[in-house]
Amino acid sequence: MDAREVINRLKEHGYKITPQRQEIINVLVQENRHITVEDIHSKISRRYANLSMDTVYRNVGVLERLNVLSRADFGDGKGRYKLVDRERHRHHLICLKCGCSLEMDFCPLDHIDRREISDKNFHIIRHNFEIYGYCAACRGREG
Amino acid sequence: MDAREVINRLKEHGYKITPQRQEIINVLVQENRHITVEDIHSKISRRYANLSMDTVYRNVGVLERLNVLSRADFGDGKGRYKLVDRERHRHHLICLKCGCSLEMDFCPLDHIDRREISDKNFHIIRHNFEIYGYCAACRGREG
DNA sequence: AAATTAAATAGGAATGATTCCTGATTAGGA
DNA sequence: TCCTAATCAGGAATCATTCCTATTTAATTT
Repeated sequence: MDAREVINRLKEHGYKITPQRQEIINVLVQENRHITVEDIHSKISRRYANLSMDTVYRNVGVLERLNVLSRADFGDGKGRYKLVDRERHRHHLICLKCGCSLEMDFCPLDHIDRREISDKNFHIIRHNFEIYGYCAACRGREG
Repeated sequence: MDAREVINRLKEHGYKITPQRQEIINVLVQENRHITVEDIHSKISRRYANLSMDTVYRNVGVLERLNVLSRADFGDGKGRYKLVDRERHRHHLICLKCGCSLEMDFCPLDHIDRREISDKNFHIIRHNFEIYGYCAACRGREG
């Protein structure tokens, strides 16, 4: 997903396009991996002083609600965000060291026997699937 | 997993069995669903005053490191814990309302095309897969 | 282009989960 | 029973996130 698409999505839903919002989107587009709110804030702060964390949080929240941003939990208490891919939702191989993420074509819901769920009369709202480990570049220096 | 098994695991690893630890384990066994540290603490506090939150956190951490406890994120910033099952690891359907969890037999790693991962030279350490939604009992009162 | 206004912002305070610190207590082995 | 490392309680500290409020601004209307 590129910046233009994200901005269009915001406009469609009546959100204003502020410079801060654009900067945040730019960082997300450029990084294209799961990054923290802190990461976003510090990258922008280098050239754009006076950006409040609240603004980043607020915008990350907006983008998440518009389904252009997906959240992953590394288990350290910080949310990490990455723009979703264009076509369909994707799951990721996420590197515990550098934070890069590799897309998979695989979605478990395409493979699960639906009877597992319908038999239990369960109403699915959402699902998580992430694989964590070390990417090719980070293997070998895991210790 | 029952209380005895958990305690054996602790002993094997040289941990002492304190009354606080036993109470925490009892609650986890009795509830057998994903519950917060706060939940554990308040349940025990009713009959056992002066239990510090830190003690619950510390013990949850110990049990998690021993792989007898699994953590799930509902996305509200609180960790939720549940004893793992005996046989093999399981994934769950987790109710966003009551927190109950239903086991699935399905594990995505059994179905994924391994080439998706080996082609990328990725070293898997762990994975998450949870389905969130509403259980049979909670459907209908979702709003 | 100026006026208007709901939305968005900065900054700082507040919250809430989790961790850290310290001195006191205790489980379990000797 | 004694000893000691492990564990604990309580409270302070930390850290991510949210809330509050006065100010600014994007985008629409005149």
